[in-house]
Amino acid sequence: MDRRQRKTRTAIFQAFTDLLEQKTYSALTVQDIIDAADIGRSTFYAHFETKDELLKAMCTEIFAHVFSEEIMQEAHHDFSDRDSFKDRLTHILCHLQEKQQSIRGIFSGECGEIFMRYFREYLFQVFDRHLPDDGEVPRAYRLNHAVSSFAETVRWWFREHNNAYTPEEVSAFYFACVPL
Amino acid sequence: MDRRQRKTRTAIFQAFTDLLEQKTYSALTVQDIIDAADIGRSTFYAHFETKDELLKAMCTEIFAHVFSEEIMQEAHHDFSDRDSFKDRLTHILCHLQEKQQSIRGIFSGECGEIFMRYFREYLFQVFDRHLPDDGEVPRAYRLNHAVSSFAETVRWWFREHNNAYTPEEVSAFYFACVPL
DNA sequence: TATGATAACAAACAAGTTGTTCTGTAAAGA
DNA sequence: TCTTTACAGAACAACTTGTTTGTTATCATA
Repeated sequence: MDRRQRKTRTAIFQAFTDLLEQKTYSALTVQDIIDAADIGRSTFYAHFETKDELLKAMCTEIFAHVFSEEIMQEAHHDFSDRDSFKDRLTHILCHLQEKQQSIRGIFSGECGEIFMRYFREYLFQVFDRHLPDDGEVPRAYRLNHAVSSFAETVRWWFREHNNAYTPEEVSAFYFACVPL
Repeated sequence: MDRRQRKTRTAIFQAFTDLLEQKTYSALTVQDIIDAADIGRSTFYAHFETKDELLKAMCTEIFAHVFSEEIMQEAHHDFSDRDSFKDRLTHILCHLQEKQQSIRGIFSGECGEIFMRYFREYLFQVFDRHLPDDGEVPRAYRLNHAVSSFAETVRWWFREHNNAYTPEEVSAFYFACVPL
């Protein structure tokens, strides 16, 4: 990728994350981003069609990092092992913690909802093939419950108690309330 | 309240819910609502300052209905009784089902997130004084988990399987996965 | 180093949205 | 009936969005 493109792209990302700590997503205009990134109007639209596309691109980039080992490990690990699954989730929490700076703004505003939606999509894939069969309650409900609970656990962790608990502790809380 | 005001207000609400089944919340303009409600521009702004205020007012009105008995019963019921708490939640599900028509549009779009946020606020109050103390896992986490799980249960119920399950069944699913 | 490709820029553009303000009209309520 | 008040309609400035144009700067590479 052209060095100029990279420079512009990161400038936009940086401006976007910075601004999200001051304004809400819907209150944020493309003009704001352009001004903060100090780029030309047409340049922005050469990179992203809309503000939503920008957010989507950011989420994709973040999750590519957060779930990178997930994707790598898929061929090697035994998913039916419960301890290894707990380790996987803890790993995801660690990666999220690393990206904490970039994520904080996205997470807190109303676009946290969009972030959560993407997050859940990834989690569904991770949880789907691990969830054991268990009569009585429909599988679709249990899958939704496990994924939602984990996603909300992360949101709670970041929002209220950012550095109060370690990934291992948070993971333990989750498994205490959602025994898989 | 003046009959004209009532008429206008309901016309706006109706137009709003109708339009939300066709467009997303952010794609929906005040002008769309004005046209659909067939009212003057200044009339809309005499009732609501912004589109967000309209959504907020709708949510408030819906929850006033959904939680009406909750508020009434507060003085009479014993909240520590687990069976009565299950009944309360089932009641809430019944009320939501009644309002299903008005809610469907709000629930599905991105403004479902705003709806969810208000919903969770009410639920926190309901759950807060029922949640038993239980060492190990922080109370704040368990409260968040119980509330989030219930809210997500409702979302799942409405989204994927609207009439596939009764309120009693859904309530049973919830208590099977989140034993209080 | 010279050169063709391409990304960035500034400026201007139309089209649409927002929220306000005005005047005249019609309906409500006492 | 008479006063009050909500509504309609129109016009308004300010802003946002997304596109287009011609120019300049930067890049990769021969």
